[in-house]
Amino acid sequence: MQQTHLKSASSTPSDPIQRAWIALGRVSQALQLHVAAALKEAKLPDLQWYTVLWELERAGKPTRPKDLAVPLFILPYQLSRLVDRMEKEELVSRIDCEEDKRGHLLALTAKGLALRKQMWAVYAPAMQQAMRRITDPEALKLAELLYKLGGIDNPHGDQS
Amino acid sequence: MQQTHLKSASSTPSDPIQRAWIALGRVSQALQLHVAAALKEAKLPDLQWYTVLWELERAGKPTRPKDLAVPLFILPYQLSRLVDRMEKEELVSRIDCEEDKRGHLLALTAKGLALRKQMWAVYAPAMQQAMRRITDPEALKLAELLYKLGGIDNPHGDQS
DNA sequence: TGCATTTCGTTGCATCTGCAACATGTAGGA
DNA sequence: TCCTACATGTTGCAGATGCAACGAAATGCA
Repeated sequence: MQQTHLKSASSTPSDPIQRAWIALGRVSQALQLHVAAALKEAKLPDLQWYTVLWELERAGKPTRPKDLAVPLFILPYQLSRLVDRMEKEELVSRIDCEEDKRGHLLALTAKGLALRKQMWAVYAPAMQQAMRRITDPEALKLAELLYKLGGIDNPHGDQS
Repeated sequence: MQQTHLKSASSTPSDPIQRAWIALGRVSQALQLHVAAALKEAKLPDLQWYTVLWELERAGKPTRPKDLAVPLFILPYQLSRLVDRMEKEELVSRIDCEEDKRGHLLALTAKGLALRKQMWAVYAPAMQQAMRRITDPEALKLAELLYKLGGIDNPHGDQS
């Protein structure tokens, strides 16, 4: 039994870890669905479209696809097709890139900017409602634990 | 700070809420990808297949699709096609249901049971690695906050 | 009983996705 | 220069997905 103890102890997550894993999966899925449903209900596009529009707006200037793919956590070919669809709706446009003729720059159109704002008007209250069960201090604690879990630098990381 | 002045207070989530929302999305996505990659690397199926197999194993007896769809958080037509694929691999089988001739029961096959175990051998260490940055007490705190956020009864909910 | 309503699960179709292969351009030497 | 290696982004194809419409059985009720 000796060896078995060691082995299973090192390959099976502890109960608290498993509980947290399951909670993370279930809750994040449920909240994502809640917000996604609100957007669909308002006949607006996906959250992914929002993040592209927002990232471009935040950049404040035309941006290379490769520089967008990283923060968005998506693969190049996924972004390529996402941009195809968004360009068809004139939310974004591909413009030539002088420095590197292989690629191009993605520019936000006026229509894209307007849609981003329109989406936020639905997104914000939906997020608020999804998060209604926790208080602000709890939210801070949660964000702190999550960032630690993810090994991500906590933006605005207070003190601690 | 009382009413916090109307408009923005009621329609825009507070900063802590937004921070928690973003952290939740990013971290859960990253961890899911980590585990999904480990399974793919081992040429094993998706996590969704695992959850179906596990749910059937846990039930201990053939189960109606509708009773599976709820805990799995998926729509009937999604489950229908998922079962199509799994049945093709002989992991699960549809058997007649005497009480209700519309539906049927989903039964776990020996092959399905074996695969579930084989997947756990990869899933468990991948989960452990994904969660390596937090301690057990932190994991408990995290699970508690998440369940509160989700409004879900905390399974094994300690005290509090 | 007869008939409308609801529930359970599936399916046709259009769209979306993942993957590997691809075209095109850049960078670094010999 | 030429040649190889690499980076950037797109695409053909097979498979997966969402949605609305569907068939069939169960339920409710006049």
